[in-house]
Amino acid sequence: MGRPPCCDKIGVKKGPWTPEEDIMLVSYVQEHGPGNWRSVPTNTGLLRCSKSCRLRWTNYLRPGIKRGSFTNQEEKMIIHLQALLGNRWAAIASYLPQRTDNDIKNYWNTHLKKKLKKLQDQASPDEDDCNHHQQGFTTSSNSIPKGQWERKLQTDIHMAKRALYEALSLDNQESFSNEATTALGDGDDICNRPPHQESSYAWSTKNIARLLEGWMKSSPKPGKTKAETAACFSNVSNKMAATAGSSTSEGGVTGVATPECFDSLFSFNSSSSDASQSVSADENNVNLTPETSAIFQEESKPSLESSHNHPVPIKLIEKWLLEDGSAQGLQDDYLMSMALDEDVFFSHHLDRN
DNA sequence: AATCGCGACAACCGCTGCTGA
DNA sequence: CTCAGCAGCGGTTGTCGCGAT
Repeated sequence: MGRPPCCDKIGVKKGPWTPEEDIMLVSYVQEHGPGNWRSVPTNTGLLRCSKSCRLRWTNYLRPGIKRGSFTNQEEKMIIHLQALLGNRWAAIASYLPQRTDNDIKNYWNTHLKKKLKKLQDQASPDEDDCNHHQQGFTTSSNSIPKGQWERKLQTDIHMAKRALYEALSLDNQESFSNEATTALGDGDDICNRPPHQESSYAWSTKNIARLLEGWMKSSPKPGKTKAETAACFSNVSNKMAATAGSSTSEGGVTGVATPECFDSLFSFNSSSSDASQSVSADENNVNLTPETSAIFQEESKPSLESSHNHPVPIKLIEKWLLEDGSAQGLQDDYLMSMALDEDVFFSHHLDRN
């Protein structure tokens, strides 16, 4: 009988999203929460199909997304998890809360695949340290001694966890002042930073700020709306950059005199990330609606975020880390036992998602 | 300076699975 | 139980930027 298309192809815009569209979408999601994507185009006036809106949100606009280079630990995790789970990018992404499945997929296809192929070419099948990666990479094959790479996998995951934990502990003592170095476009530093320092707020705003700046440069288009929006963008970009780059004494960003058209965006970004940490909205001077707050608490992945604006979240992050550690311990156990019974591991992991 | 090739990434497409009527 | 509607997922494509020639 054939499914009808998800949207009317006629009059549906395709291609890259403009900052205006992003703002419309973000504003809408702020107000109504993510979900019910079908109604988003009609309610927002966006000439996009619902799918496109959802994708844009989940892959780009959603708070808590980390962009930029992948760290070595992330890389390792991806390689291991890909070996374990195959091309189940969503499942893999659930282990890297700040990365989207699309991001991981792209990174795999553009970087890791080649890297592993290179390693494969260099290494002889029996001795190379990374060989197990390749073995898993090809088909999750069982042709290698499972105990060997299973132990390696366990070690790597523990190392990643330990590094993260130590980084958090360290950062606790440093009052999160390093955020000052995370100015726009400093992707090269990313590998050298502990993951938690890339707060979702900063990244989210930086994403948009960068996008807006790019738009400002590339498309000074005529028209009243655009001109007005451009003024907003310019102002906001600066504020966003300042916020992302400033030290952490400010309790929030909603107090900043932002253009009206961005008030929601600002409050949304700061509050949603905080909301995901179950921090009182009043505490941070945010104006997220209870519904939206609840929605984001549910919607957000457990992420290491919003640590730079408030001392409380880091405790929560630690709590999450430690609590999840117990859960994570389960995961690790499963990772360990995976080689013995991949199905059990897999079903467990899927259940957790 | 111009052109070409390649890499990176955002976005699209089609399929699958879930859910509610 | 069936089916329509929807969200999510993975593969693929299109576009842009950058370096090499």
